[in-house]
Amino acid sequence: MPDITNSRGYPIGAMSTHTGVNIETIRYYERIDLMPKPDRTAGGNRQYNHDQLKRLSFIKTSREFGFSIDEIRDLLEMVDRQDFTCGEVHGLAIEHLASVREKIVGLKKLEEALAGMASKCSQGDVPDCPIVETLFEPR
Amino acid sequence: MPDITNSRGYPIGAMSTHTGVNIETIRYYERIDLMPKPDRTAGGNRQYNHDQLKRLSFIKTSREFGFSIDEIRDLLEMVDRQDFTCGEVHGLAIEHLASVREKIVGLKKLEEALAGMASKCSQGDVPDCPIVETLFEPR
DNA sequence: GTAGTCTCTGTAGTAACTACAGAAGCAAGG
DNA sequence: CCTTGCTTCTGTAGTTACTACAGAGACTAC
Repeated sequence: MPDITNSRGYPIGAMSTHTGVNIETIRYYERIDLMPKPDRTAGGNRQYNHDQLKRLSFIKTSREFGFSIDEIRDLLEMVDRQDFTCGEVHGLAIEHLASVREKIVGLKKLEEALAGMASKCSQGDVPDCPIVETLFEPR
Repeated sequence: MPDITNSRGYPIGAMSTHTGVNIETIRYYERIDLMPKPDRTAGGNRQYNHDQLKRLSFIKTSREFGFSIDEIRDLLEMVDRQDFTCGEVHGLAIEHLASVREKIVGLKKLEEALAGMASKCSQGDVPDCPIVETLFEPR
């Protein structure tokens, strides 16, 4: 007779190759309750279904968009309960976008300062460096 | 007779206010051997000298420039041994600058993607959101 | 002497994973 | 059926750069 318990499941390695999420990370997501506990084979290996694959894709994509685990948790909860509106999700995305823009501004300032500092340096053999001097100055 | 052992030292709180580095962080820097173990008062409180204040300023400024603790450790070792050249330091700074620029590029791509995603959203009351759909898609 | 502030040590928590060790499962070939 | 070799298992500890306590003792000013 056919094996009912074991058909149609993805082992963790397949989940990893399909989504690009590292195996250890998948188990980590389970530990922190971001991914549900999957079925197990008779021997105890994880067997995922297609919904779980989609969920992991969602997490991966969201992470690539720079959402934090907690933000993703919120999004997934809304999705799970089906109680979200487009406006709400938009709000979260815009908020996140603002923080990304802030980071860019900060890094650009940093870039300028670093470039300015480096340009003052003669790059010579002398142990007398304006960069080191800059770094020793307070503020 | 005057007190020799205890004169002219900064307690940790003064170090903190002078440099803007949090007290707990100063102790942390000592634990990881980025800052030297300072003298102590008879009662066991830390007493820093002016060189140590300058060193902490260096660390703070370098952190603000985005250098990692390990990079700062390298810089400080060179400074401590006086065996660095302007060219070497310049090299480290340029390397760091390159990584900052990479981060900026990555964040800009992210910004674009997020903005694109958000612009597709009607922001309406419907529980049918293109953002959520985007996030569920692989890649 | 005492009130109020500062500092002490040591440990544990944060974010988001990553990296083992040592054992056991599983699939294919002989 | 058995072996070979890859995959997966659990559990713990490490990473980065701090931050946050608790409970006790030091220091300063009145």
